[in-house]
Amino acid sequence: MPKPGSRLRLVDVAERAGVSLATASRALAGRDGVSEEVADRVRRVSQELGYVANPYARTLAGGASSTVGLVVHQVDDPYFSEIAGGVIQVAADQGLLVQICHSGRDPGFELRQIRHLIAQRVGIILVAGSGYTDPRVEAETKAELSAYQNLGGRVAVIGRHSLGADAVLPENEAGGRALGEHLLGLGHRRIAVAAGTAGLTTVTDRLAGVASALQRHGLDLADLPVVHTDFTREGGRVAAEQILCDHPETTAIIALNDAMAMGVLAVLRAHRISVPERMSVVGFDDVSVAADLAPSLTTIRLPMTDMGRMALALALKPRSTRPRRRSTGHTLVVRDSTGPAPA
Amino acid sequence: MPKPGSRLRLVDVAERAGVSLATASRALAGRDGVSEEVADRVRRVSQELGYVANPYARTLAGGASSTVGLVVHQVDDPYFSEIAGGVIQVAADQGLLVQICHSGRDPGFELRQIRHLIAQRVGIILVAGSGYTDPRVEAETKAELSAYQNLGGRVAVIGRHSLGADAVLPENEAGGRALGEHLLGLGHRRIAVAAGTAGLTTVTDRLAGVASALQRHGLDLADLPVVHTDFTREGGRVAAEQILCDHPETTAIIALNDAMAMGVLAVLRAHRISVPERMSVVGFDDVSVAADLAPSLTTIRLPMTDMGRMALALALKPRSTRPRRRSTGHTLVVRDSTGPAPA
DNA sequence: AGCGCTTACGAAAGCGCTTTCGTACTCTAG
DNA sequence: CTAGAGTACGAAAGCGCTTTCGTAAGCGCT
Repeated sequence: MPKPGSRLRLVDVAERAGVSLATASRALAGRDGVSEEVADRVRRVSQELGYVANPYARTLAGGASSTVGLVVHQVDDPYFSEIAGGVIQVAADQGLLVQICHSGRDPGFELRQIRHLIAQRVGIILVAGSGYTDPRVEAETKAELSAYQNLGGRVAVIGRHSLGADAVLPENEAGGRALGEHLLGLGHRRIAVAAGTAGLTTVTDRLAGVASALQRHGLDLADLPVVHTDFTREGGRVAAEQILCDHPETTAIIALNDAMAMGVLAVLRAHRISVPERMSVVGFDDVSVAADLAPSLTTIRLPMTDMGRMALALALKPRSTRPRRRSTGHTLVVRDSTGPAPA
Repeated sequence: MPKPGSRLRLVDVAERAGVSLATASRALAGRDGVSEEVADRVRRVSQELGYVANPYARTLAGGASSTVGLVVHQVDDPYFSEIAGGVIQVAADQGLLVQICHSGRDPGFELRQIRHLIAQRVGIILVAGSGYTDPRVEAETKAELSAYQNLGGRVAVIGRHSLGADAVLPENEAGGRALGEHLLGLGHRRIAVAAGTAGLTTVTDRLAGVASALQRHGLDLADLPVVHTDFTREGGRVAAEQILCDHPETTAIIALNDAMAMGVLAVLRAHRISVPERMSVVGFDDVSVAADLAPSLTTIRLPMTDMGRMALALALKPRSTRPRRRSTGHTLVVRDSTGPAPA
């Protein structure tokens, strides 16, 4: 709350440049109605003085709100912090502010966060993280975002389909299929899945991919143990314990994200089950530590940082009539946590 | 940039409550000069209507700016994202917005970010991450922050001493000492240090702790290999390669943060050097993955999330005459990456 | 009854910007 | 040489809020 007197205002710049407030504003905004010569002078003076517009005044006066709200499930999860990194990069380039909110994978809380952002008049809202399979939950969020968009707000989502907004879509199903194929190709048949929280579309989609790979080999996902626990490291631990206990014959575990895979690996280590000799493990996302685990983790690489960048880039374009969709691409990264099925 | 007409304004609330704009403002701000009865009525009406103040207008009008700027070296580094998590938690409780900036460990860029935040009129600035040993660099930043504080801005820093602001100080030296003692206690004498970028106070402090432990055992840090590389996983790799090459007799490597330790472990694994049998490794910070590495990492635990919380809490208190300091505490967490020195 | 003093409230002045509207000036056409 | 169109700019009206200032009412006191 620095005091007024001391700060540089647009009037000061205008005065120094010998033009009116209005002209200065136009010059800096790049609007026309100002001669190149004058505009140049204003810009130079503003540079020299180190003028930075007061975003509050600017927004209040009806200019575009220069802040983007980013809703993530959890900032201190590498998946999301890498996405946030991408968003912040682009935002910095554009002179935008990024405001980050946790949702804690609680749909109700997420909705509250979104409402809050809207009330705060942010100009852009980015929602990252899996959607919910419960249509009622999604409908409410969608309605809120649609109203916001109709009022001129811009929205882009990462990893959710049904929100009526531009979307960056990780190839969850294709990735799941690739993981399935990889393990089946290695001869694994007794495969278990450490799946994240039931009710998340990401989980559903990745699972569908796995199922389709199985099908091509004449297997059915329904016959395999699929354990739904939290989409976190701890969830991975719980799932692994349960799999080991109920299905000791398992030779490969598919964790539906890297966090869970880390939990799975920890449990296997504790049980002195060697990976990949006795058990193969795969993850999903390729967070940056995945390569440094021991054994290093076979996983599906998603370009998280790029996804963040893409999402903001989408939101910065003018709205199109129908929501745009960008697929992310994915790569199977084979490392040391997978090997041939034990004989 | 939702259009004006549609949004609920304070006037609307005031009208509905049958009071003037001024009274409504006072009532909601909890200022006195309003009877309890009227204040209550206004609050109730505002609740019913779901009124949320426009922060831009509020800030512009001279109210406290409700956003806190957080400057970190790198968002997608777990150390910082955990700190950010703590800050965001407290901020959410207080109805504050958090605005995150990368500095990329570039002091010049960091200074620019800080200037930007000040120009943006944020009410609180939090700077996380090591300071720089070069006094000129720090002086400039300090001057900027002091001016900001004199204008009424609040500042708190995490892990830097010399910025003339309230500070949360991780026990870098004590932690370094604890690591040194631990390894010396295990019989290690040929110890190497994978140190972060020279010029970071965090590196200097942790190193000093190690040195003091060595001294108590009659050793001198100057006689040991200390390799300065980036304070990242990649830096850890480079340092480890160099240590293995130049000092193959080494039995323990101290990495000055967990990221570096991960790089070190990766290299050791690649060289098939068993940890901890042939080489012990320690890290610093205890980021959440440290426990899940293989071998799990012996390290110093710092309560990052709490540190974020504490920093914001400090900044929320009224400024005291002299900067406050809070130490964080630290714990040596012994895991599987350290063992007795090979005979 | 008159004086000051406090309390509860309203009117109105900004905060720093964008934008509309109006004005002076230049240019081309008739 | 002037009418009409176009261009470059300034004056001023807000945006929605906080806060200062002014005023009317209520209180106790002499």
